[in-house]
Amino acid sequence: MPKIPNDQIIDEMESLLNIASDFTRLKIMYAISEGEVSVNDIVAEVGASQSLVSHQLKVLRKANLVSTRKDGTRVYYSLADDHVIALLSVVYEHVTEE
Amino acid sequence: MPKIPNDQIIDEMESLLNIASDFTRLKIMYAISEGEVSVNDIVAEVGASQSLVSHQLKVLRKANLVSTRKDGTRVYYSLADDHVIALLSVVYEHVTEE
DNA sequence: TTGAAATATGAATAAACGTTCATATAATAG
DNA sequence: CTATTATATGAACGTTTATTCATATTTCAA
Repeated sequence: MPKIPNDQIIDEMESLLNIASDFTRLKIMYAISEGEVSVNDIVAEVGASQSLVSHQLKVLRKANLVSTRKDGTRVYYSLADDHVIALLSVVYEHVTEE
Repeated sequence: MPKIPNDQIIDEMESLLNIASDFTRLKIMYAISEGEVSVNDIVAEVGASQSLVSHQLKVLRKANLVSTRKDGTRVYYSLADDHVIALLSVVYEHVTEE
């Protein structure tokens, strides 16, 4: 770990961490961590209201953390890349180890 | 990545991410990532006001993310453990790779 | 003991954000 | 076409929180 990264990098790091640091969004990310899941199924698994899940999916979408695929009336969400899982893992380790 | 962790774990993950997701605190963590640094030096390196740095150091202290050592009038801060660095690394990678 | 340097704290303000409620849009089945 | 299911969106509310300003506390030097 060398010098402090420049402000733009720090800004982007802050954004990513901000998006990850939410109860509902964390659950959503775990829910779709193994592959495509429809919104309805996410709602069921996460245990939050449909509206809330949809709002938070929008946040994740805007940050390019998730991918979507539409099929009929359903929309299937999945994680956009593996960095997200790596992030969740590191945080999970910190929280559970001690 | 299996099932969604239980609510308490998710809660603690949210807390940790919350604390990490701040411009000033990110800079502070980088500033002390290589070893003990006094508050004054942190202030200089981070480029924020003394008051702000002190307030945010308190947040980091409360979360047990930093250790302190007092010597005379000075207080030296360092990272409490390596999880923090691992977290910063993962986030940095995500932000810079692409 | 006075003064200065280093650090911490409390109050106040403004902005950001999670959640709910109500409603809109889109697609399909009957 | 109508009804229904799946998903998205907008407004409103309350809470949290980052920052600033002023001030307190601690330690040491002169």
